[in-house]
Amino acid sequence: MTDSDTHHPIFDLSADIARTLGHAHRLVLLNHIAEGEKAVERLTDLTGLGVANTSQHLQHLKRAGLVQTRRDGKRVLYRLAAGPIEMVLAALRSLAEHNNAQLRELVEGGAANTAARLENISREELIRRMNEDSIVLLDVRPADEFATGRLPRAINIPVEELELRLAELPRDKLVVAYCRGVRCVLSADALAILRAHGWVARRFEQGFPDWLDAGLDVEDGHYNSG
Amino acid sequence: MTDSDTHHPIFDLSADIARTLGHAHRLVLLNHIAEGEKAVERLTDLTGLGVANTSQHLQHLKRAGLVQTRRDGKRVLYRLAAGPIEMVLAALRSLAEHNNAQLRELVEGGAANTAARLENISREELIRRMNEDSIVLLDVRPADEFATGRLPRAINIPVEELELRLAELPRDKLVVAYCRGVRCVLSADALAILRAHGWVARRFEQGFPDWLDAGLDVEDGHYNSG
DNA sequence: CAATCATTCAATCAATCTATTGAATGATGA
DNA sequence: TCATCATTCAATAGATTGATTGAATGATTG
Repeated sequence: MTDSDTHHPIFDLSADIARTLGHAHRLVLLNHIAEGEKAVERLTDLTGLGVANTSQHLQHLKRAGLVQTRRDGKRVLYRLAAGPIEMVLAALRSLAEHNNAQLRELVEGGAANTAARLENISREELIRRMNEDSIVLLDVRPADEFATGRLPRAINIPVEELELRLAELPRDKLVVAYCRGVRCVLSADALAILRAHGWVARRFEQGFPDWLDAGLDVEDGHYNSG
Repeated sequence: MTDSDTHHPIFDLSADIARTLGHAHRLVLLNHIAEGEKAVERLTDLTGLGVANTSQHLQHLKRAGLVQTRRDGKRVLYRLAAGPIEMVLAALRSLAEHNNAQLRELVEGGAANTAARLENISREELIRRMNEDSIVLLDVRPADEFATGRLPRAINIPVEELELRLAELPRDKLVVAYCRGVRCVLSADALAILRAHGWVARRFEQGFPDWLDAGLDVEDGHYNSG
C-alpha cells in the first residue's frame, strides 16, 4: 500500500528507456553505433534518414543516456554509453524473435517444437558436430563476404536467395546458419525461412568474426563444399 | 547496402515491444502480472488506475504478445506470455538502475567505484560473509513483513525510514540490503540512498522468499540484532 | 429470463511524438 | 576573417497515444 510500490521512479526511468527504444529508426541507429563509434553523417548514410532527423533521434538516445558523444574536429562521434545496454538490446531482440517465431508458427500450423529449434548453438557443440559431420553449415552473408573467408565446409546461400535455393540443403541434417555475429540479423532471418519450410535449423549466433577471433580454422580461397 | 540491413522486420517488432514497455503504468502492470496471474479488478486495485484505463493498457500488452488471458467465470485473468519477457524486464530495470546511479553520482560528486557497488551479491557469497560477520544485513521491507520472518541477524529499517535512520548502520562494514525478491524494488531504492550517503552497499537480489525456498535458516519470532 | 458483475469497446480531447523544412551554431582551413 | 562543412536548433503540420466518460458485451446467479 505504500505508493513506492506503484509509483516507483525506477518504473519511470525504465519506461523512458523503453520508449526511447520504441522506434525502429533508433534501434537501427543504436545497433550501428554498438558496432563502433560513428559520426552523424555516417549514420545517415547507413540508415538513409535525413540529417536533421538522424540528429534528432540521436539526441533522443543521448537524453535517455544510451549513447554518448565526443567531438573530433567538425564531426560529432556517437558511441554506446556504459552499462548493460547491449544486454537490453539482446534481450529485446530475443523476445521479438521469439514472438515472431510463435506468430509464424500459428500461421504455418507447425506447432510444438519451436523452442528447441530457436536455440543458438554454442561454439563447442558446433565444432563437435562439424567433426561428426552431423550438420550442414550455412553461411547466409552476401557472396562477396563469403568469398573473403568462411567457416570450414560452409555452404553460401545469401539470405535473399535462400527461399529459392532451399533445394540445395539436405533435409536429413541439422542446418546451422551463421552470419556476421550477434548483431547481424541475417541468420535470424534465415532460421525463420528454414523453419517455415520444415527444416530443422539452429543458429551459430557468434558468426564469422567470432570464429576468426577464436583463431579457428578458416577457409579463405577455394570452395570446398564436400 | 541491402535494405534488409536497415529495414529489417526484427527492428519493427523490437520497437513495438519496446514502445509497449515505454509507459510506466504498463511496466507496473507487467510486474504485478509477472508475480502471478491476476484479474483486471485486482490490477486496478494494485495500481490505482481506472478500470477502463487498466483494461486498455492490458490490451496493449496483449497485442504486443507480452501477456495472455484466460477466462475464469466472470473474470479475465492475465498472465505473462511465454518467452524471455522477464529477461527483458530485468535487463531494462538493470539499465535504468545503472543510469540512475550514474546520474546520482554526477550530482553527488563521488565518481569512480560504482560498478562494484552496484553488483548483486550471490547467495553463496552472502552466506560466507554472514559467517565471517563481515557484512550487515539490512531488511528494508515494512516492519510487519519483517516481523513474520527474516534472514538471520538482519536489521530492519523500512526503506521509507532509511534516510532518517542511517546512523543505525555501521560505516565499516558492507551493507547488504534485501527485500521481497528480484521483482521488489525496495532494496534497489535502499542502495541508492545508501550510496548517496557514502555507504558501501550491495544487494541480495533474491530476497527473503528465495532464502526461504532454499530452506536456509530463518528467524521468525524474536528480534536478535546482536 | 432478468439482474448483476467484470471487462471491453467507442468516442472524445489533450498531450506527445515524428518528419520536414530552413535557419543557426561551432569548428576548420584558406 | 570568410567560406565551408558537420551538426544542431526551431517551427510546423500530421499522426499517434493516453485518460476519461458512458455504453455495450458476455458470463453468472437467482
